[in-house]
Amino acid sequence: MAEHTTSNSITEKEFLESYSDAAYEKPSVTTDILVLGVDRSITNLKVLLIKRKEHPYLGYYALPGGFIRKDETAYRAAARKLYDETGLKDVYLNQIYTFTNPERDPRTWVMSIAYLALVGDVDNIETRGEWFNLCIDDERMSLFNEESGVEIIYPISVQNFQNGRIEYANLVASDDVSGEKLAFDHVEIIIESVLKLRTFFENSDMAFNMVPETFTLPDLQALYELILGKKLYKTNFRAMIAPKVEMTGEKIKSCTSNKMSAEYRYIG
Amino acid sequence: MAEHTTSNSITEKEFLESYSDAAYEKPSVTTDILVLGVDRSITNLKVLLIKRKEHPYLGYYALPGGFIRKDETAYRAAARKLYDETGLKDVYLNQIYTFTNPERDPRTWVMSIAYLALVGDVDNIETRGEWFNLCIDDERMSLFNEESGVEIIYPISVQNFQNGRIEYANLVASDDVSGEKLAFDHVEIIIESVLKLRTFFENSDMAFNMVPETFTLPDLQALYELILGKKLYKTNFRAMIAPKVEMTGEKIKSCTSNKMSAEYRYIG
DNA sequence: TAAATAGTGTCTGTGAGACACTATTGG
DNA sequence: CCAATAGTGTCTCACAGACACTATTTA
Repeated sequence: MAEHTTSNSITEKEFLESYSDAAYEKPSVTTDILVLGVDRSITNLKVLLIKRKEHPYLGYYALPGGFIRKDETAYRAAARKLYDETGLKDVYLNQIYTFTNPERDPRTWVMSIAYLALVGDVDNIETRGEWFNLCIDDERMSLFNEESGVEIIYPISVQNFQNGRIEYANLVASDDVSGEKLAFDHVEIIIESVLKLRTFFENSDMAFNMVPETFTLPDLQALYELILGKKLYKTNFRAMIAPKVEMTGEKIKSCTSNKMSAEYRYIG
Repeated sequence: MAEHTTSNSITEKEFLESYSDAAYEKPSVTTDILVLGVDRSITNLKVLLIKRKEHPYLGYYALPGGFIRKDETAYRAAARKLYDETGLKDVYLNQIYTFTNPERDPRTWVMSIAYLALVGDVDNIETRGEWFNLCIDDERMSLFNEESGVEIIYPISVQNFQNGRIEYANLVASDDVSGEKLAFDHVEIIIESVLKLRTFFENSDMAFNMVPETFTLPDLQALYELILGKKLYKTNFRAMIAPKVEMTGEKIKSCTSNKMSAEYRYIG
């Protein structure tokens, strides 16, 4: 590494030509992608998991993801792995956090750059992988697959930590789980990402990545309520949304009920 | 990598014992730390830069930082390098973003996990490295060292990009700089970090990492105004701050003026 | 036609923004 | 004593929270 280069009398060009990093141990770096969607009736948050077919964690459920190549950014790698492993493309994709605990992979030293992907109605998208209903509250994180009945539950506790002069609270999943588990530290990635999503969701236009091109306001409100985990008042919600949408003039059926409702589209 | 392991008839233990990642090319991973402080009179934001003594970018100014070791987290590495290179310890330190452009280091494939560190009055702290005044607006990012007179200026432009269905605006520094430059992509790290700081600052208690144990409200307000880049109304500011502080009963001199003012302390 | 949901009008409380005023301090 | 800054009182306005009501749709 540069720190150990003592001869400064060579030019940068000469330095680069003679540079070798072979002597230094390096980590593998992967991306893991949390894909969040909703069901047809916008009553459940859905997470896309893949059952691992290889060691380590053979047979465990894991987030899609994989190793980053030398010629691509982490973002590109996330998009590529997402497409390769699930078939999804052209979706909202954003870096969340980089997990670097040296013990997080039993094989060797592996870091993971976590990404969040947002999609809409999962019954309308063709993907490989299995969709799990996700619930997170202060006491537990639960994943449930309706077809297979597989259920993964982690108890959650609040942990305080100090950073500089300030104390922060963090939700931490306990590894003391009796039933099915997730691979690696993917519980942490899910929890971190969903908390971050909740923080930003209200003051961003993220929601429009999770509804079709046109949608009804009752549906959009149901989406907000699902992700924020609280009821919203219709009038206030509509006032907040108004400047971001326009009516198409048509009426379509809501997903959340069976009634006709005005159709809207996003106008940035 | 796991994807290429086809034999699932072995146990995980056997797999791990036989696992070798030597065949796969791996990136080096560093941390870079943006250390932000203020001057005595709370009129300038200060950034700690180090003049590089090695190739590449020999003689260029760079953020403190360095390679992550196999036995530590990125956070630990950031804290260690910060101490080794500047002497700073026990400061607020938080992960900001991971930069992964394969071209960002001329030597080879190097990713960087960027951290933000907050300190207080830089004239009161003993550090190695040089403190630069930082200004960021929509048109430029400028760094200026008062002692040496060194000035580093990058023009900034707004770039729009699409993520999913939503369009976002990003501040991007142009590399078209005549004078002194920063090493690597450290301009980007500075811009990203400061924008992130501004976003969170108002709704967090971060500010209390940048004032002494006890402080005056005029000083605290000056800090908020400096970082947010706008004037605040005294009454409203004090109402916002009130639940987070308590008076000590003493009176001390403000840094921002020469007048006596009530002394407060942070109470979480 | 009744139950349920879509959609609108409007009251209220909170808090940021704004300004004016008094009190204290340093030169 | 005067200029500057510390500190307080209070008005306004925007907006989220809350509730009540009408209109439409489905069963």
